[in-house]
Amino acid sequence: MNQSELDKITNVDQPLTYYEKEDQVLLAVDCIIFGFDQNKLKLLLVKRNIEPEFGKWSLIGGFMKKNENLDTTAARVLYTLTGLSDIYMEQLYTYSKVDRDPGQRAISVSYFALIDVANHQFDGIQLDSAKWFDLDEAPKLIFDHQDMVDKAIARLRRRALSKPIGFELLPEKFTMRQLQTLYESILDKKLDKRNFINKINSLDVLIKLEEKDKTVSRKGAYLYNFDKDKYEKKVKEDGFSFKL
Amino acid sequence: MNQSELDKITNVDQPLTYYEKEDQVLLAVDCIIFGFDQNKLKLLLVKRNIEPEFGKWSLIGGFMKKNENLDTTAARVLYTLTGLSDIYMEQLYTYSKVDRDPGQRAISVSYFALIDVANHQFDGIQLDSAKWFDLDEAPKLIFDHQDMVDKAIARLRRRALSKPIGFELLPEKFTMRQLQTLYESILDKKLDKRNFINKINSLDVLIKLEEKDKTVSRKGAYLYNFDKDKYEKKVKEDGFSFKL
DNA sequence: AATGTTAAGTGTCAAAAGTACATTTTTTTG
DNA sequence: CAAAAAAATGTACTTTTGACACTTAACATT
Repeated sequence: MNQSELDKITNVDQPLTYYEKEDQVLLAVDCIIFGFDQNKLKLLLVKRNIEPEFGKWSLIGGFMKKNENLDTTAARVLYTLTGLSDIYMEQLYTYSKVDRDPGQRAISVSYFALIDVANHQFDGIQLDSAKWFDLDEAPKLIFDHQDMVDKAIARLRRRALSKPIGFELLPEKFTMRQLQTLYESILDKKLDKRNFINKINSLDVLIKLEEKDKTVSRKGAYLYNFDKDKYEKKVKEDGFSFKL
Repeated sequence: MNQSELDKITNVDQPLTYYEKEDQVLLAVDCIIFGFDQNKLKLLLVKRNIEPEFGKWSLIGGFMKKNENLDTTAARVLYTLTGLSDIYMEQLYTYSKVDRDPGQRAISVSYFALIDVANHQFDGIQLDSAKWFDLDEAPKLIFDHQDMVDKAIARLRRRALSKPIGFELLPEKFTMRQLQTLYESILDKKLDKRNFINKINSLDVLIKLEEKDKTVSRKGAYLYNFDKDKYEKKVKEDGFSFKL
């Protein structure tokens, strides 16, 4: 925006009149829900049951109520659609183009959520209209939802490299191979097996279990837990940071 | 939030009623304005001229109007207070606690702005009530503004290490020493002079001028420009990324 | 019982990046 | 012309990253 454009919308002479007759708007939350299943990173989308854009694929979303804050709204929206609670969610960005929703002026705050698809029981609330898509096979989305998804992927990539959020997408017990495949899907590139394992082990935040997963190979692969307590202790005491 | 809390605020049985009788809210923008002057990183604050918290120190802010988007609002708010346009601004985070503003329910989106204090002419609009503060000498702020500032500093640090936004805080021509001092203030730690210069030079995005700055030393220090075109060309053609 | 199959598990070496560190140069001032 | 003050410059050491291939375990097949 240059100066003359600014001049048009600015009334420098008028005293500021905060709180009086200011415009109010609808505030929505849209959730980018990532899941990891069958060794692939997926996105949960719904078929819209309301105009405008009835029947089109969309992120799940809903409007913030007066007695809620945005985190609460995001949790409610997710719960209403999937029945899941206690899910990792993070606020991303606020979208405000004047005509972004042709139905009515609405601002939308995007949140991303990380779900371990395999181990969560979906009780199927409204799940008839929802579907998991591979990231590269997702349909065209309404409004600015594709921008939201793109930004969420970028954020997920950065976060996965600097915080142990990847574990939110895995079951409690997982193999090194699963962990590596997860990172490969998030980063969208192949990683070297030995280097990856060496790196992970050097971080020293996993617990190696006695138990093996034998569903994939005859030999079986050791299962691991993420040691959240140890991780948090290291962060607090040694200024440790998870860097992959 | 756990399941029972969610149950309270969720009406699973009711059909969704988007767009009908949804709550509307005031949407504000608050700006964290960073400046670099006298070899220090500074923050621009204002004394509030309105209730509640009249007379207290605050970020500059204002409400979004119906015909604006958030970026436009942020630019207007900055222009109204400082008379500056064409300033680097970036959306940060949206604050939504129910009681964050005791005056009225208001959601606020924070933006940070980077200003080269020395070279910008403030025409002083409302600047009687505004003041630059050293980061560590800033007064107590109203509402959740301190959270906003803390988050902005963290973001500025990350950005400064991965994007050439530091130059937004410097005059067009600057010395290596100024650039280093800027980074030292942003990162809040001393850097080694030779390593810093070697690093910057290896990025190969500065133009060394013939001209010297003699205001600081007898010998004088060469002035540099940031070569934005070269930087953008490198990003596009070589997938180059500015990493400090 | 021997052999085949499949994924799991493991270590070394070279290159690159990061970090620590001290002296000389230039120019003005006294 | 000596003193002062900041500018400019390069090397050696350490740490991190990245490339790379063979052995092991367990079951399945014959």
